[in-house]
Amino acid sequence: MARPAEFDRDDVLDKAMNAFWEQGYCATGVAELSAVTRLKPGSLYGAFESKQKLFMATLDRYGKASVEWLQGTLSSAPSPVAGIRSLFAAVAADAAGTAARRSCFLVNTALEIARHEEPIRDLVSRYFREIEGVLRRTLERAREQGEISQDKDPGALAAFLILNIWGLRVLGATKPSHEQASLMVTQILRVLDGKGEVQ
Amino acid sequence: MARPAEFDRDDVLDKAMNAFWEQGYCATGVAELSAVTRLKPGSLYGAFESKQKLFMATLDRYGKASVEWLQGTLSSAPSPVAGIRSLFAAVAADAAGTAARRSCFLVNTALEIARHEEPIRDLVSRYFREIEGVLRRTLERAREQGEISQDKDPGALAAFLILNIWGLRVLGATKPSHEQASLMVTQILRVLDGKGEVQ
DNA sequence: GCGATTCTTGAGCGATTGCTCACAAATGCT
DNA sequence: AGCATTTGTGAGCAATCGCTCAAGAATCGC
Repeated sequence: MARPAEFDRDDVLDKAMNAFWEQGYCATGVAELSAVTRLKPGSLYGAFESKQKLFMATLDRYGKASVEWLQGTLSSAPSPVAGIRSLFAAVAADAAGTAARRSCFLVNTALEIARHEEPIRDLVSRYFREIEGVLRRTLERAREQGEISQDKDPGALAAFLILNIWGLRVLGATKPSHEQASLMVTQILRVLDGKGEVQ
Repeated sequence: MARPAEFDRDDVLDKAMNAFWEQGYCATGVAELSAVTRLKPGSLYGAFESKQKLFMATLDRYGKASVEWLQGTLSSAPSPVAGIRSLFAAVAADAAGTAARRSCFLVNTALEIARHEEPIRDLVSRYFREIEGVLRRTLERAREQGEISQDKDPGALAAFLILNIWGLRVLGATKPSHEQASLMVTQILRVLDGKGEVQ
């Protein structure tokens, strides 16, 4: 009953997400969102209630995709630690990439608006926790398989790793060289080596 | 010759800095800057040329103050490593603070606009490098005094430490508990312990 | 005191902000 | 076909955006 929408919701979300990701929440106006999505303001506000709701929908989609990408990267690796190594290699490559220096949409949002908008902070925190959980379970598997020392704490290690991913995202905003970024990763991942007296 | 300005430049910069720091560059309008500084737009634009120039002046002031605070904290400590420990304790306390969750002005700026505005990125990078340099020299002193193992690399360690400070700043945006933040610090600073096979 | 110079003030510039709404178009149900 | 319902359209809302400028006020050297 009634006229069906002509646009694909996920397609619109992807386009809006790119704009928000690239420029931030404040700097992206409704006029631009209307342009990139090819939806007039009226349609945009009919489908999503407000600029903030639209933003949260794109952020949610980004978070989902990030977790899926992470799980894919980890599960397609030959071993848990190998997966974590390729995850950090990817983050380092992204940080030093000459292409769009967009960093991570979740981290950008954490510092731009999550500090003031509680619902957005909750969304960001939820996905951070999810990612940390995936890392923790991967480290638990690594320990079970004897890939890391038995006396290491997967929970503490996971928290440490995500903290360093955040750090790499900030590093990425400063136009680091490829060497700089990958040197950092080498250093970070040393916590996985050796006996657990460290970590 | 001529009428002297009635305002104190540093005082105005401090007030504008607080506004930018609290809310970000985009979210802070000229009207609000005019209100907090008690300078009419005309005076504001007479003294600082544009919103962006004013912003950069506040950021520069913040950077200077940060480096000075860092040097004060490190030099007033009983030893180099003790200084670094109290630095991280302060960052952790700030990240978990119930007060104004403003994070670090430099980090906020790095992710909000430094990605797109080259002069701002350069300014941010300069202060990041300065802070890293202070950390490196402190670690060199620590090594000379035998406070950390001889086979540790002060340069690599300093880069690692500032990366983790950035990580703590992002953590701060997610409303972490005091335990969570100080647990992270305990973990980070383990890299200072033991022989240098790790780091 | 006087002219020169600079600062402060208040109004207001055109453009853009997020958002709304009446209206036309397109569909499903009967 | 006719009706109810929903979508897309385009104009435009009040408010704010960053910014400018003429005019008045205050200080200087002389």
